[in-house]
Amino acid sequence: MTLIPHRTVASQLAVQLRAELTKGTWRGWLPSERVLSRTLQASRNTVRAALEQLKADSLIEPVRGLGNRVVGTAKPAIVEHQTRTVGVLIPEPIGHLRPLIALWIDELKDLLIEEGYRLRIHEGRQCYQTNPARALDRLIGQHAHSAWVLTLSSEAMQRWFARRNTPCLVAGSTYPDIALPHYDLDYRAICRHAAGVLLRLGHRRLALLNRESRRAGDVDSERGFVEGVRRSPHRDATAVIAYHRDDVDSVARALRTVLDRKNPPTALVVSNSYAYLSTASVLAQRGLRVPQDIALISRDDDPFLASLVPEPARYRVDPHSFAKKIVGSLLQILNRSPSPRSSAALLPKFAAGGSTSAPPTGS
Amino acid sequence: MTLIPHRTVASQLAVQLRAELTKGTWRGWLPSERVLSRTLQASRNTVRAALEQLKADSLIEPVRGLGNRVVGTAKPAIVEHQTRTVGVLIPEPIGHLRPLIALWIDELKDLLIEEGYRLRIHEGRQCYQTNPARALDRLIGQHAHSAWVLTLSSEAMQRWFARRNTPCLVAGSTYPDIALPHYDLDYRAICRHAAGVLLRLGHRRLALLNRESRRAGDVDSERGFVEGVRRSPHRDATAVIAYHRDDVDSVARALRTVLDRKNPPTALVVSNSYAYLSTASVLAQRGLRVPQDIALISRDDDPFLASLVPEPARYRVDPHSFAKKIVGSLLQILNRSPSPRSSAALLPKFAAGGSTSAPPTGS
DNA sequence: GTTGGCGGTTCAATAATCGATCCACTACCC
DNA sequence: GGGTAGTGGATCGATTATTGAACCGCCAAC
Repeated sequence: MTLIPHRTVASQLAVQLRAELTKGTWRGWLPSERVLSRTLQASRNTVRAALEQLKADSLIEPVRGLGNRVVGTAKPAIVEHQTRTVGVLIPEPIGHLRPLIALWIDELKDLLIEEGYRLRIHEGRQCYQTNPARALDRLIGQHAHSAWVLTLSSEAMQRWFARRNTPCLVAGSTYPDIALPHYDLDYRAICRHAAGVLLRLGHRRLALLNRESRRAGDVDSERGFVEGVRRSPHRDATAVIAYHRDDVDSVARALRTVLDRKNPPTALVVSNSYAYLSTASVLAQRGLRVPQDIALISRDDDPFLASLVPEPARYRVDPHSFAKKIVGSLLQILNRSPSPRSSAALLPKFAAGGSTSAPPTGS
Repeated sequence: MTLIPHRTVASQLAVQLRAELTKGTWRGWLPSERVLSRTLQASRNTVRAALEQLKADSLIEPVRGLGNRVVGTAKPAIVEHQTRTVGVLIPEPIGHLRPLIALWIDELKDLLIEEGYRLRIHEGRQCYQTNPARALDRLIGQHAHSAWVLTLSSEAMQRWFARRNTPCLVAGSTYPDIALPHYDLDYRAICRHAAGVLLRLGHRRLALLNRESRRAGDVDSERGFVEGVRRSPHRDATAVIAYHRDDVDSVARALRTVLDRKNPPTALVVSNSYAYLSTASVLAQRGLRVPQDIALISRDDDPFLASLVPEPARYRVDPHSFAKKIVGSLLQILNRSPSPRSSAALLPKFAAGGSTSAPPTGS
């Protein structure tokens, strides 16, 4: 039968993959070779050697540029729900996400293991583009998780999941008319509060640095910020909003356009802690001091902010409690509890730092 | 999932032999190694590696000139079924550790789960104090892990573990006369290289910001840095070293003492990415620009450094490959593999950033 | 004593595996 | 239509596991 040596890693993988195939784990397409090599803990070369054996058995058919198609026995097996895994969707490698996000995902992993679930992390850039249907179809088809957790999700993604009945939880805010269970910080309240803090200190020209392709949380932030300024008793207060993408240059550019205005703002709210770093260092390059020349507030928290001088005023979040809330909502979904309305918002505590003070006199 | 610890042939054979032993196939003596090698279709060396594992579990006892005696039919199921957990010791809540450390611990957790182990994180501040014996006694007594991973470990901790025979792996450097398996970056080479880079750029007055209560890696760093300056062809080059603790104020103080010297350095090597943040922001407060007025190099890497302007020159590490190395050494310890020499050092790649340039003229 | 079988050790050659980097192709976004 | 990002296909050198074959000292039996 097998002329191939039985003890090589490649052959072991082939056996394993054959089992998964007959079990019907993957329908349509196999995960990409690069993903398999990660999940199976083997190099792509070895995975390819294993796939070669499956190909010889006509179980799969590789298609250039597309993937490995499952060709054999399409078992109409009823869904195996015993998988007991949960998928979490992230847009970037976890190392590039903000540490706080990595932390609560980590906690989530631990908590789910206690509950008997494994958390699988899927880095799917394609799923975050304007039309993610195909990528999502493929991803969800390839991985039969009991539920999905969406982080940093786009509107299109949320709509896709809302249409299908795939069990999912949005770790973040949902867009207005999308009825998905979700859990997030209350960014609207946060930014309204931030505007209030700055106005009370005497600032009148405020600015918000926000993400360009805006997620629901960013939209909420902007609304809250504008509300905070509009509804203040100070009729002369103005709010400017500048948009940036996720790269450093883009943040620097957005910041410069704001600073180069005729009447530059004396206080900034930055919606992202990485952007806060970029902002602070660009200000330093321009010779502007925080908070004497300009006040800063960070909407997001992250541990590294504590190492800055002066320490940024920000809204602090405990990743542990956040993860616990998430896992609570998730278990409701997994157990199909009667109440599908597991949505809530958390209002974190404001930590005043040295990065805010009264505006410079004469401004 | 994967029942085989380390997909090597030797480990597969060990599993097979263990099964035969519990089945009672052989009473008294095992077949000779040469016979086994023939029947199992593996070389004698490989068979011997498998037998080594059985010996470590006290299932067999080799006798020179006679053979391998079956010694204890004590159900290995119990041995195998023992907790199967690994403890990792950290000094602070994981959220306060640097993101890169959290990342590789996270990867380590995943890799170990794949191998059938659970990783338990123990935050033991007491274990990092000058006399950790009591705290360690208690901790190790309370948790019967198969092995321990020590991060950011102190000399006293290492000595304690070296005295006891608790299986442990130092994720970091060991102190000179301590013989524990360890894995770390080669800080000595890193700092020697950093000094060389700055000297080549034309700097002559260099400084290193280092931790006050120095871990082995910090000691190595200092040695490498001094070496790099001493052994340079530039006789007029000088190296200053300033010490700080982990808090922001302490870093700021150390930095100020260096800057207030009669001939302040024109280039700084900072040994910690949090300290880099503090340093950069204190320099900004004093109106010093990077790199025009002072050049900076970060010894440690962390993802958030990429958001700074200018981007810090630093030594980049991939948390995934670091975790893989750690788990490799760890499995050697866990399986009691024949090679106890699992010590190595990794030399990360230098990423030149915008934070270095030639010194200001006339300095 | 001599002999032959045993485990213990070393060694170089071979094979498997890894990691990294190309390529050509497809699909999709802009 | 061009750019980008993902796919399988292919190749490279470096590393590692495995092999096969020596040699050693030890043991018991002839």
